[in-house]
Amino acid sequence: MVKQLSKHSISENLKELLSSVDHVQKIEKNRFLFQEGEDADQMFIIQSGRIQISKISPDGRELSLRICQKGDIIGELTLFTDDATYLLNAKVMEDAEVAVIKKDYLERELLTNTELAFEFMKWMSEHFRKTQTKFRDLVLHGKKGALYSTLIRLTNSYGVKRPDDILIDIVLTNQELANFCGTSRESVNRMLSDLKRKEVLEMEKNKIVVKDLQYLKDEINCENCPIVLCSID
Amino acid sequence: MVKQLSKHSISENLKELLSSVDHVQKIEKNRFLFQEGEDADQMFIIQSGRIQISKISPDGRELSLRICQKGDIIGELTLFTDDATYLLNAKVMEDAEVAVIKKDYLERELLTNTELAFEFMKWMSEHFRKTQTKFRDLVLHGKKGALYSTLIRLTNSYGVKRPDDILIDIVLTNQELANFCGTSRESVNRMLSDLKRKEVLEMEKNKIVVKDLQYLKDEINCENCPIVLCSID
DNA sequence: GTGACGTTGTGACCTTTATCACACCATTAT
DNA sequence: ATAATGGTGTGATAAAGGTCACAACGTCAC
Repeated sequence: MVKQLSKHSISENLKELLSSVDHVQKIEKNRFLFQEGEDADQMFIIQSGRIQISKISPDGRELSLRICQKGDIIGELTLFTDDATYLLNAKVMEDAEVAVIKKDYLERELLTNTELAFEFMKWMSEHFRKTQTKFRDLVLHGKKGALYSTLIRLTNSYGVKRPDDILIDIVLTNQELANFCGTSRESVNRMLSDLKRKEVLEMEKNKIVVKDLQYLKDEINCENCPIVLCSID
Repeated sequence: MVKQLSKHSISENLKELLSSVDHVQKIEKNRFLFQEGEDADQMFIIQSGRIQISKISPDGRELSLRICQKGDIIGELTLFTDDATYLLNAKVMEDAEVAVIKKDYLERELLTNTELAFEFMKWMSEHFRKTQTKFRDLVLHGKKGALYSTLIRLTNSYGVKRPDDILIDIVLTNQELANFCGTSRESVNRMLSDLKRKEVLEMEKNKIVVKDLQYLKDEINCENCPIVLCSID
């Protein structure tokens, strides 16, 4: 009865090839796996736990981009660039274990292992498309669109399908949601209240339950793009 | 005295390897090289002319993402994905010639030519970072931030340095600028008027001249990221 | 030249969103 | 049990941005 909706499309092949190497690192809640400005010489594959990727602007505002879990690849943005530092922060939301891949090791590996390179390019390509669609939703449909898009993505990535609704199985504060939308806590709160009044959502033990996903999709002209593109990870 | 500021960082190597194959296609102003929904089985390298990449939402609003010229690669978003259709539109702004690379040919090439694959991954990686920074500017600093960011990027990609200022050597209507910012023509017009009043900009023969680039950068907390990341192409 | 067309500039008005302020829970520590 | 903490819910108000309307200006075709 309880089933994860999300399906990760990146071939197991890639994960295995990458996971087999280097070491595994444990890191606990609220710590940063990496931060902006640090030397970007590692990539990570999450084994357990949850990690949030975000950008913090000089004036203290935070823009969250992804919430990642088992199987997701992070720290990838700076590959193949020499002077690279991380542009983003990776904050641990739940105690995590990550497989560490050194950048130079990976680059060597990619040069010699054609299949790996192919899988990797495929993954990059897909990840890029994901970012592109997120971009559009956030810019084109105002703050409401940003929130609805975020909710839909959360549903696809962390939704647990139940007979009459979908439980987003992750606890997020209004402020955290606001960070995904580039808006304020109060605005998110008001928009959520509104959605509850319209019976589109309800809360259950601090988690969001989506009762009418179609409503959210209709409001932002969702084109029903492949689920793999419409996710938060 | 007149000099392009922009430096394209993708290795000539990559361009040569790709340009050497398949055929060259001419296409005239206002036509589409490709449109959303079409089968995405080709990639292009621009030889001459200018092409704009944008997303059109069902309700008719347009979000522009890039303006590309000689040397830029477009149509790349759907590589390695089987069921892929283009997510974006490529509209010709000035009569153009493009080198056409068939997707399956490219994929075969990438599998056998390690060096090409490496260059290609490097390019993807960089392009991804570019999109990411654009994203942040547009979402985090309101419409004004979106416009300022767009102007800075235009300056980096199409700016011609002169003794006392920088000429953005491309004619754009207020509406076209608005499409880059996800805002309205009127808002752009007002913001531009404001910048003229502040002597940050001036117009010259329908083109924008930037007199005080630092003002724009300061307003959006520009971190002086590498120019290669902060461009419109 | 004249009209058609596309663009710019701007005022008026309205909607959306941000900000401030504060009451109201829960939960946890003492 | 009480206080401290961190989150939620909501009103009041202000700022930002969108929409409508229309005048003014160039350029081009004829």
